[in-house]
Amino acid sequence: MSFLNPSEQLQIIKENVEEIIPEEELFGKLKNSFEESKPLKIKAGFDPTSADLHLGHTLLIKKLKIFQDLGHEINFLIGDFTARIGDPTGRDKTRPPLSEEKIISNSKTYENQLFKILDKNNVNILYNSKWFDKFDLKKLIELSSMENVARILERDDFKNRYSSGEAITLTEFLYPLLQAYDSVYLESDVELGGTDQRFNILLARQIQKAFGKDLQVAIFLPILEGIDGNLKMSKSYKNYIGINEEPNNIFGKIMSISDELMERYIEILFSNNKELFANIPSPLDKKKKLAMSLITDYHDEQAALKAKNDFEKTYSNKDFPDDIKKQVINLDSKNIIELIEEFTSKSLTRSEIKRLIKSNSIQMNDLKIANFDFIPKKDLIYEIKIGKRKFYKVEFK
RNA sequence: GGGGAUAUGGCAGAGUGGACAAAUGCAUCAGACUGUAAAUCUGACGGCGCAAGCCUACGGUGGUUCGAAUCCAUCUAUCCCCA
Repeated sequence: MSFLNPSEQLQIIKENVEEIIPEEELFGKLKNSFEESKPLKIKAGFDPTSADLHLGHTLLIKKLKIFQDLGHEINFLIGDFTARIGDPTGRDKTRPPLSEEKIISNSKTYENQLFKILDKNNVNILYNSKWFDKFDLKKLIELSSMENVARILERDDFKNRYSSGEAITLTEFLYPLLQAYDSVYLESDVELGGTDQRFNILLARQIQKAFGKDLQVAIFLPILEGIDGNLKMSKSYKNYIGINEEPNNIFGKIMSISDELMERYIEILFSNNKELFANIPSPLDKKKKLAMSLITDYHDEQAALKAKNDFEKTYSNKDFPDDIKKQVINLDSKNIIELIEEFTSKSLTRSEIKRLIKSNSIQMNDLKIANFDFIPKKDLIYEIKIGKRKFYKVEFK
């Protein structure tokens, strides 16, 4: 195992990091590890509340990769036990509880996504149910005595909920303590997390101390906004781009973000190769480049190219996409609304269809359907567009 | 255990007997424009009806009334205060 010297390592680690607390301690740890040729234990915790890892998670995973490349020990912690509580961080409501099966299946899908970024041979994947399942009441009480309510209530999220009369369950109070205990159990040297994890990660230092362990260093990474440009990227806000998503979808979602947000994404997601985007003056081209770079990272270059072509074809040239499956629909004596209902598999209500027709949004072979009397010709294949994003190819019999 | 408050459309949040399919904002969808599924502007936004209109809906049930999201009773859920 060959390490870079501590200051070189620190330099690399510091890139695109919001804050390291405390930095001197990290340097000290790197130095010891270098001298004793003993890797540091790096911890990052994930809540398996959803099955998909998204771009927001990749920030963290990429940083783990950096530690991995530096020769340290990566502990990827899946909070399957704590997911039953739900992390209250930043929440204004109690999270809905997750079923056990859901937690398990989500956890499983994490692993293969993870290895799109990390080298799979060098990662410990841990589930915290391993130690919490046999955590007894005595220990829980001991752990609980290490923190006081006033301090937890000082947190903004809890404070707001408390003063506005929203429920805070006792288990949510316990959550930070359990997360902290993970660090005790793992004897972690470094914990990575978003800046919103500040309280939880720093609490771990206090708890480690109470257990007589070495203290971990906290490294905080920036939080990525979701594609709405407003809230943090998260599956529960439906504003995420999953790394397992269809290339065309990723491309489309990126194209739909505001130009302003695009800059932010480049800044955060490509902090170490911003030069990729340096010489592109047109926001349009830049956005395409961003979309392609992401698809290249999580799929491959070919997929990226195809997604770009598809997009340009469909939206810029308004051509009909060529991979739409043809359906055959019986004409009978149905009216246009019934026919549309049929080939869209009832995904639209009749009222919606009528509204779309009235607003000139349905197009069949270059003809906009303007009234409800239109009857398609028999044996002709129609290319049908509803709005600009729904496509159907239908042969009427 | 005692007292009080609240419950509205995907979300937030008005409305406190008729003019309420329910203000407004966000989200969503569409149209125009464009450099884009950006921005901006416009429109739509419960269901059924080509329309008049009808049906369903303001936590559940039952009632008062010509008429209820609105009043009463009761149930349920959530929150607050006191213990």
